[in-house]
Amino acid sequence: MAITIKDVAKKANVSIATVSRIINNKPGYSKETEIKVLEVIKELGYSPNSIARGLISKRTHTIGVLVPKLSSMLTNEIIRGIENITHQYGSSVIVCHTESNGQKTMQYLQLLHEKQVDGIIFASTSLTEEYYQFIENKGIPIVLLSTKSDQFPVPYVKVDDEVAAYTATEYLIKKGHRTIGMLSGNRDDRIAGKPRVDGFIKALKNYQLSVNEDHIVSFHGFSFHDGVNCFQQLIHQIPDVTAVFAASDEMALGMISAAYEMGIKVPEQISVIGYDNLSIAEMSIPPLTSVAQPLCEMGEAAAEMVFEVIENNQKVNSQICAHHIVERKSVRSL
Amino acid sequence: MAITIKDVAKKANVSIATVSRIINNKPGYSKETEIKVLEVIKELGYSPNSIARGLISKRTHTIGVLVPKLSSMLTNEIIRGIENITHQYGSSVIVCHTESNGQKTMQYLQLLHEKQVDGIIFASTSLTEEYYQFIENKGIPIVLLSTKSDQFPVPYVKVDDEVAAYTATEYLIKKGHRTIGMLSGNRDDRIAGKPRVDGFIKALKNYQLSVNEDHIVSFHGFSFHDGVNCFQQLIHQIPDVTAVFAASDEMALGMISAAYEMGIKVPEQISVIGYDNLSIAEMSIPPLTSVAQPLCEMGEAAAEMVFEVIENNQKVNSQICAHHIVERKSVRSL
DNA sequence: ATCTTTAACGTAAACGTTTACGTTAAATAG
DNA sequence: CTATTTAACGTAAACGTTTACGTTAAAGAT
Repeated sequence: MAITIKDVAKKANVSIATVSRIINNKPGYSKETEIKVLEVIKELGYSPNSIARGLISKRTHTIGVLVPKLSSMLTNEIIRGIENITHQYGSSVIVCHTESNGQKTMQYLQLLHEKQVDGIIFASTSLTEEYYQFIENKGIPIVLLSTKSDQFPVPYVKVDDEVAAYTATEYLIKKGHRTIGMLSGNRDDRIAGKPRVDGFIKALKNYQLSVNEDHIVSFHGFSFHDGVNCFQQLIHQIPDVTAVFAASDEMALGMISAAYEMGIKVPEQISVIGYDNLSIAEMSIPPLTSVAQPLCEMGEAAAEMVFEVIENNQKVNSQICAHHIVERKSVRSL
Repeated sequence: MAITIKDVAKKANVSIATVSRIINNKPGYSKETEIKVLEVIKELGYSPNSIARGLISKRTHTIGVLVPKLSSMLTNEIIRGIENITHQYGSSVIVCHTESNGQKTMQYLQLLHEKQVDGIIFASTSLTEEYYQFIENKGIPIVLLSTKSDQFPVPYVKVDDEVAAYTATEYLIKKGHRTIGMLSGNRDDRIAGKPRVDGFIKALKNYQLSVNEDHIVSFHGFSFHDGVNCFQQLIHQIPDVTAVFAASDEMALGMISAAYEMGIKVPEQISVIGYDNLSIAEMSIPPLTSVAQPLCEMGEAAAEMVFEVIENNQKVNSQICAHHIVERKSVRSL
């Protein structure tokens, strides 16, 4: 059925070893047999079976990416970056949407191991002891993306969320705002929750502005609907708020919609800065000012890192990526 | 290093054949050796190497998905559907972003073949002769998603874009609109371009409304920016337009933004219906009425179909999926 | 008591490669 | 002209499985 190296060898009147040497250009054959064999290969349309190759080389040229339930735009950017580099290295990626489900995550880890992936990129999820032990035990190279571990020595690439939140809040302060609220999403989230709240509080305290629990409203998630709900609560708790920092662009959009419904003008009456700089940020009315993570570049960096440890088998340093604020029109100066 | 079936066999004092039989539960062993072996497996943390398995079974339990450069939200939904089913079948998916680049597409096809994927889902791209010949030649099961081929007998799942466009236009007409424009994106696009224009024209003609080239403005793509550009041109060509059909939600959002800039109220002064029903449709101001494709379900259907042909090795029927209009607030009745 | 069946294994080939090692003949050295 | 090197191969083992086939001993049939 499928054409194997044997077929090529037979038709070219050489041994399979010679064919192998030629397609891998290792020394050991004459120019004329080379062209002969290459001719046969073209003629038969032969291409090597990477499964068989993988069995002996112990490299599958495949890496696994685990992503939780995130905004599709976020994951897409990250994966695009990863795929860019992966493709450059002649490898491909198996994407696993864990849906933030621990059981599913373990299933996928098991599957990736059985498929003998060369490495794993673990995105935006806390690395539990169970995950770590498994991966460590199997000896699979791994790098964390948009998350990090305090307990385990695993390299990561992420932005400093606390600092980014601080910057965003400071931006509002420097625009003259004094009563600032935050839509924090899920505060228990160890990545997008707590650090951003901490940065927010730190900024306000540093500028001697008042901040208490009324200024921060949280909910289950970071979605559009969470944004409208949280904003309704916020405006009720501190009616004189003039600016808000939303922990995600989707929440920011939710807030803008809610404000619109309530007849509150953005940015005339209330300003808002988002987080993520998704493509929708520029599509909103008004266009949304947002703190941007270099998602695609981060994906690329993470991929570079796994390949670094795969190919050179050496430890690699973590990376803190720079964030920046993309100014659009949702914040006005007082 | 890694634990193989041999290690298990040795430690359990049985042959590798017996271990193999047990993990695949084929008959030929006693209850007691079974528990013994299972014990050893647990103790060593053994799990079978699917590469070795694949070599002999000719199944890799992997399918490849080729997607072009699309709105991230579109691809995400599609892939989510595909992954749902794939995971159910104990398989995984290799996602290949072709960036709508023919050369890259061929590279990926080659790669997928070398990796011996069990099947391929080919999304939203015209199946060229080159692609088809390759896949046909290698004998890889394939199904088309959101596209179809007139020349080649390849099963597909898609919505009927022309009918959907007709429905959308008819919707506007039934709301009382008489001067209707279209933002068509790239008219040469065989999937999202021509059929939607055709449906648009057909609806207008059917209702004896005027339609000529001025009513349709096209551009390179289907993006937000294309939407603003096209709308500016449209309003210039037919200033008395009261409703527009946009070939994508992103274009519709672009149009809304452009209208906002020009001081034209949506839907008070001009109505708009989009296409795709992305998550952003409900986030816009006003929330966007849009024609919805059941993207996730389509992904699932396509996946079911490949597995059907993979496992039962039989021909499978194409599927036309139902679209529907999601009414929100961007269209008003006249 | 002998023959046949069958349960419970083990042996070895096969899957499609890569690669260490062996072999041959020609080329080079002396 | 003989000895040594080397280019150009071929042979066969190995990677980790599955599976067809062979073997053994116990159970059942006669």
